[in-house]
Amino acid sequence: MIAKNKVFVSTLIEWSSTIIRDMPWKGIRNPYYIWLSEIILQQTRVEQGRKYYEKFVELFPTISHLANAKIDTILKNWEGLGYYSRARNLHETAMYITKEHQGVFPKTYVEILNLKGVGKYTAAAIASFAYDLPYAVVDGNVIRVLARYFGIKEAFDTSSGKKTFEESAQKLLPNDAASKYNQAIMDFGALVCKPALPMCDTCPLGNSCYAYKKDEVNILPYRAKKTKVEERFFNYFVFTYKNKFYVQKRNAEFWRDLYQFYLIESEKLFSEKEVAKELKKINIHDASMIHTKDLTQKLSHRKIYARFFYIELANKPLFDDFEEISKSKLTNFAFPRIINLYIQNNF
DNA sequence: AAGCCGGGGGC
DNA sequence: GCCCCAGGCTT
Repeated sequence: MIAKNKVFVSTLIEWSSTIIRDMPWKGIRNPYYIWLSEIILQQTRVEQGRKYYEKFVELFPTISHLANAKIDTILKNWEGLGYYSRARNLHETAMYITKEHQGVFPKTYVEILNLKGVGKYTAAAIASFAYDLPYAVVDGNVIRVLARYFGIKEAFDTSSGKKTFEESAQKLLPNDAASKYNQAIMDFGALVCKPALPMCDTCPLGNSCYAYKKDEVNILPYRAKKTKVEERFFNYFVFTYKNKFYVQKRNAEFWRDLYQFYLIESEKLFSEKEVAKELKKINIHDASMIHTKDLTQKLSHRKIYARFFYIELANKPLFDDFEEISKSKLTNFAFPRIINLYIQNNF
């Protein structure tokens, strides 16, 4: 087993010197930029995160730039990336480090792990890439490579399964090459040992890979749970009066702190008659329906059915907690993807 | 331990 | 349609 481990590690490190996977944060030692990149990349493909990383480095070149920014500015630049609590935690942690640590990024694994929005993976990534500390990363790539190569059949999405993979990864880590090895195994998972259609024919680990020999590549790694999808029905009332629009900061379980139009959620999408009833309830009597538009969006565990009612008002509405803005100002606000799609196609 | 948090891309 | 992605937080 020790011999197999050594072959595994040395083969990966050797393989990594033969490939090119260019990423703007690769090889950087500045912990601020590494942290930024790792938060952006949580549950996010490298190709999706790349533009956001470049934008954030440009807009917030130091941690104090980020700390001094407004949360709405950060969210606007995070718009479209998803998991918006990452942006809030990023801001809070930037403020914390600026104030409590004089702007100096923590240098130990435990301190890094204690930062908001930083879990075991991200702490290991920062500790190894910035300081070459011997902590093994365990992300989706690592889980897949280890499960297949060593034939680990425990489900990874349970607490004991996570522990198994973490212990295995830590045991394999060469303490004198933490950064290089962590980078190598993730690159390998992304380029060779891919989730679908892995490149087993040309894989440098092929002749010692458990899954390849047993023909179990397509069933490893094991997952225990399936996510179930819940349907939700959102009726957006897009009120307009004298060329002004009304948006509100959302305070709900998801898309929190993004903006939205007047929203009523229901069991199924409203008909125009039901809209008229709702307008009466909020004391709007002189209104004309200009158009309605349906859109859907799939989230990880939800399907959103949205119907946009564009409603022209004869009188100025009296809303609490809404901002009155002109059409050209809409682009200053961070919206969920489905609202941006609506705006782009109908305004 | 289980459930929740977005959006995009591959097949 | 379903799965996965440089995961973490809350309950």
